Amino acid sequence: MTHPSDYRAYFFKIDTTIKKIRNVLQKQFNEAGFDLTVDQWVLIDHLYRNPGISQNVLADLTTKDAPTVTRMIDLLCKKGLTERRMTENDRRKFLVSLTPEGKMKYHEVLPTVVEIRRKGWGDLNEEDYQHFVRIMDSIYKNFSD
Amino acid sequence: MTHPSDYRAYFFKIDTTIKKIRNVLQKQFNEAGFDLTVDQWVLIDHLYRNPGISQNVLADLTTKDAPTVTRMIDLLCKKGLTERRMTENDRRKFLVSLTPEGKMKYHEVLPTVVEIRRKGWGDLNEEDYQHFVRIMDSIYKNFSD
DNA sequence: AAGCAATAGTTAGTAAAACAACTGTTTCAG
DNA sequence: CTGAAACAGTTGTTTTACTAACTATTGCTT
Repeated sequence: MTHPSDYRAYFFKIDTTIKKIRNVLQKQFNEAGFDLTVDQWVLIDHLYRNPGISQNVLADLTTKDAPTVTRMIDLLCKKGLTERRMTENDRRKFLVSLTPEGKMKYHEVLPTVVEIRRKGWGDLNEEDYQHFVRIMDSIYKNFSD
Repeated sequence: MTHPSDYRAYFFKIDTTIKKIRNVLQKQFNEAGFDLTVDQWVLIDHLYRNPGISQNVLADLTTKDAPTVTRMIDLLCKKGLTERRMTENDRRKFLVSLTPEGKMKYHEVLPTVVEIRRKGWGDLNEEDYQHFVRIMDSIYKNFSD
């Protein structure tokens, strides 16, 4: 048998696991009073590492689509955490980056996130990680053809 | 080293993989003209296997919360695919089940879903599946404590 | 240089997700 | 039996997701 008997299971496993992680993260954020959603955090994380990228690139990095990114950046700008700057060479594009408050927010939230990542991975080891990556990448690739 | 060097990776891997699966499913649904979202399909799948369950149980099975299920059932009822029946012993509860049209929809959609599950799992084998389940369950459990 | 396709971003509409606050019903304890 | 707690479901609000349709800009092609 090359396939698990119940094909439904892998979709549900992935789905419930990611929901669990998101729920735990969000609850920690709320308790800590960070005033951020998990998706907003992910955006901030990417912006910290890649300051001045366009919204399109940001959409790619987060696997979100353009309208979603537009609205999320709108929100983050309203919160004073990000800013859009015009480019000189291409007037269609914005360069998005964190404001000083945005960077402060990043440093404020990061330790909590790191701790939660650590907790989630628990006692799983490097070998597990390699299995994990291989299987996930394989599923992803199977769907990309 | 008991932990992967980049803890960010496992969250992103899971997140992008489930999004990919959902996207592929949704596109197939749209192309086939099923007029269903992936989440609606999941609900229908559970209702086919467990006819006459309450909305609460449905929420548990799908790891959604009660208001979300209320609204989704509203939608599916409007489409004529599900129905609510009152119970005699407990007037708080509804028994939710598929209408004949709902059951037809299930049989209409199932072959496509089965084919996509198969495609996604590809050449991964039973051993991979056991690794997969063990790692996912472990992450889930680590977050449940 | 003019016309057209491609690109960056926005707007609008619907679906879903989480939380809080609420109605109505049942259960159970005093 | 009565009042409080627990339970099932609904409503309201905010955020995210996807699609489609749209504006504005850029680049290519002929």
